[in-house]
Amino acid sequence: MPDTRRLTRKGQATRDRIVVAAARLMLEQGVARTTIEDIQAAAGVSPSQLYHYFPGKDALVSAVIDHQAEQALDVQQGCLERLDTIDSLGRWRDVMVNIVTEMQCVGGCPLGSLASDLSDSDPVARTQLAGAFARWQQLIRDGLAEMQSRGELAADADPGELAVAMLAAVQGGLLLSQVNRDPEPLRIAVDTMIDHLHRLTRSVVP
Amino acid sequence: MPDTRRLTRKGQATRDRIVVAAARLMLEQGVARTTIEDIQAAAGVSPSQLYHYFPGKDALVSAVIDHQAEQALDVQQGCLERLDTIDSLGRWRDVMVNIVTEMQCVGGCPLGSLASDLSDSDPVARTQLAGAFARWQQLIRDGLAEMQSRGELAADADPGELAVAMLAAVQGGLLLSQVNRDPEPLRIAVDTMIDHLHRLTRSVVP
DNA sequence: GCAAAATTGGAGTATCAACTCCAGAATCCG
DNA sequence: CGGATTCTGGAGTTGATACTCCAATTTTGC
Repeated sequence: MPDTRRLTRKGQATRDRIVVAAARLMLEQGVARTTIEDIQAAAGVSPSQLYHYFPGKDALVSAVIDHQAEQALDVQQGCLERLDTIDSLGRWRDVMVNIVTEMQCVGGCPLGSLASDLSDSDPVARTQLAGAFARWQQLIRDGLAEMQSRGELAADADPGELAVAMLAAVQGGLLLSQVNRDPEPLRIAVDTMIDHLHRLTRSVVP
Repeated sequence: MPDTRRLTRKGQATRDRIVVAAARLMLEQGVARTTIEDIQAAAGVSPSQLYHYFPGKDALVSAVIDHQAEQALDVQQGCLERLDTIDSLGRWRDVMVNIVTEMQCVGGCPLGSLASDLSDSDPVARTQLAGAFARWQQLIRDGLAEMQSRGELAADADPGELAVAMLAAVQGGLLLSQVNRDPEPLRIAVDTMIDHLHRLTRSVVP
């Protein structure tokens, strides 16, 4: 298990290739069903290379969680940086719907799938995932609080609770889209929450 | 693979014991991580007994899906039979929150976990699960339509879409509760949707 | 350029999981 | 009861999977 700082450029590339391949396979077929051999083949590496960078499957899973959390939060941050109007929420929804459409509804949420898969079998992974979800939730909460501070959201609304509900809508919507192979449930779930925010706004402003 | 009709009372009991044990283990640790041996031990049966009733693991998984779908819909039906007022929705939320609290947030939704686990690795299971979710959704939709027909819900609301959003809130809430080991996210997600319905009602009735 | 360190290839092992087989015991039905 | 059928126990087989080992090669820092 080499120190991350002391990695050759080539070594870093190999390590990255392994993580990316593992992330894709684990998203598509679940963690337990993804074998080390699958990952080796997909990344084009030999067993010794994989075990050179990771002590075992658990460590690799941990790296995959970090990777997916970073990916997911980057996508969010791109949209949520200015997630402070109803319109920007609409664009955020479009981005997510487009992504699942392109994936043909395979895999669901990169973080949600891992969470469902690992929460009850790997306590360490569960904590790691809970942290990632907390950051995501905070991102949404901040945007809503921003909206509230400028009067676009009712003053008595609770941004924290609304952020939880919104994140739940995204996760539940993604699950239903995955099982139905149809992006509509995700769209409907998020749209309904946006509509809710909209009504919270309008019912106080007038 | 004996005909279900030609099962001795004892045989039926053994078969049931296997399905129940498999369902519990698969909920707690996922399908792939649950070995036939685990199930044998939990049900107190020998390999030959298990393979006497099921051709293989796939068939057992299928039986588990049916079992969990029946269980879940029964719970729903108990509450949703008269899910036609805002108050009854509150009681429904209480029932679900109580269940996850008792389970200490382990496993999440019996159907949702299976869906996330199997949707992308077992097409047959995916279809089976999609059917179960469709029935669940219909149950919710019927209650909302009933409310609408008696004016407790805005006439221009779409019970079909609201049912999808509500089911997504339940699934997403359960996932967040599972990963955080805290029933609150479920409660918040469902409460927010109930609040939404409430506002849809009030904003038109006055 | 050269030694030290990092990286790679591939053959090999130990374990475990799914599934099989068959003989013996219990149960049903007349 | 008694024969046919259903049910049960346990040892054994096959294949796959996570992981190891070590020698050969490339890269790095001076």
